[in-house]
Amino acid sequence: MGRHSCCYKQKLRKGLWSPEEDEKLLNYITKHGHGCWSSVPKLAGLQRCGKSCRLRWINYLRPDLKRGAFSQQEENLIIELHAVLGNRWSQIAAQLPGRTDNEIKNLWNSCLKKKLRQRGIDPNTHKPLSEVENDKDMLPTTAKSNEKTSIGSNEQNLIEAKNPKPPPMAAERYTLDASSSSKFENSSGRNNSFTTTPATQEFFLDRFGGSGTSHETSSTSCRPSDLVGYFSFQHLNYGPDIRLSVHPNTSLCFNPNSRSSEMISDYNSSMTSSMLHSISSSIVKPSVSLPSDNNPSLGSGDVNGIHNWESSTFSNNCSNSNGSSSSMELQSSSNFFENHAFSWGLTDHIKSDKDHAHPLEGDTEDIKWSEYLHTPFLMGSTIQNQISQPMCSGIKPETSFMTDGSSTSWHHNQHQQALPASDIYTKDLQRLAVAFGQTL
DNA sequence: AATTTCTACAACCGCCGACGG
DNA sequence: CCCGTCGGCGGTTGTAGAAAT
Repeated sequence: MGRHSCCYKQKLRKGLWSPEEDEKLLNYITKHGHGCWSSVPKLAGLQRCGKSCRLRWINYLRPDLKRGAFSQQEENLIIELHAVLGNRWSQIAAQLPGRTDNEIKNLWNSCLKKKLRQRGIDPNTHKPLSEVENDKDMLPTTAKSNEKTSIGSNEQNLIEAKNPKPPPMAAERYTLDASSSSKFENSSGRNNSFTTTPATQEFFLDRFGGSGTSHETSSTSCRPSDLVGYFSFQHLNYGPDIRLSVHPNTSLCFNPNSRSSEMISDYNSSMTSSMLHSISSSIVKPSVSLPSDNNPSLGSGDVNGIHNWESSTFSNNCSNSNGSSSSMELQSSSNFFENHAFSWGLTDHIKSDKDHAHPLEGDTEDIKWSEYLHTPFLMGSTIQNQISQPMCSGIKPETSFMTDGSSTSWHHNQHQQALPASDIYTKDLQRLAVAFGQTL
């Protein structure tokens, strides 16, 4: 234990980095790569420890970092992911290309927690504050642990998922004070309120070549149908502009607790309570759905004057303009996910994968999702029914999944929308929790 | 204008797991 | 198997600038 060895060395500078130091580090890494971080400061002529250099590079100097304020979409995504992942900042950051875990952590601590509290939501448990207080009264031990770490709170959410008591209605749990922040004026000038009936707006990922583009060979055998799923963002809860959920017939699975997540290609276990454990070792590649019409900013690329992340990378196949439901299709694997290293916290696996399985692929540092797209994701027909029933009892699995091997698509009817938003949200969170491999 | 408080952000610290000798 | 090193993560602290008094 104790301090890192490099920190024992004398004459090491601490504190803020000067522009000269930045330049030295930037020049060195640009020319040589970082290699062994412990040797970087010496070779770069810096009076810093390797850790400090690494941190400076990752959090500030990296060229692929996104600058500027977080968009509303990013904030909402962080909140959603935090509800599932807890304080696993690195995994949350992996979903936000160009953002660092430190940045997200700071945003959460300085801003998002406050916002949630203002909305009457406990930032640790993502439940109404009143309910959290009740929980404290009833389960003082658990409540204390929840206060300590949000992961514990999420585990509690999962306990609820496993032992479904009448779940707190999302409408209750996440009803926002419309007077404070719930109004969302989109770029078309239409004022959206989350109290409106949520129109599920889905964004489909055609993982396997709807556009017929070539795809890298998967490193393991996996049917195309195993590789598709999607998130849907609905106008609920935290804000009108984004919602993250997992389609009832799909799941995305990985084990954030594992540093060496293993792919499994077979999924025959039933989605009983044991599913929560068994699923943690599986990995599923989700696609992403984003709102489009009620939040046209996603298509326009700007939200409230802030450049919208990724929007430009979505293919412009926005199929709808009627204001009720729409979808955009991601045409190939070469866009959103790959371009932005969209990663569901699978970096460890990826890292090992990069070292061993994909030595000939590009040397990009940001392989993450892009690399994962080259690996199979457990998804689709083999598991969808198993997953959907126990976890989505309130949602009829009425979305059919069709694949012909060359293209894959979801055919989704609107029945799901008939469900109360609260049910959808609660189930969404449960599914997300499961999907993210939250083990109990 | 001076001082205090607040806020956002950068950086540090301690710990952990992986890895190699 | 042990030990040291390293990279990485999350919690915490430090600090500069903004806002409030």
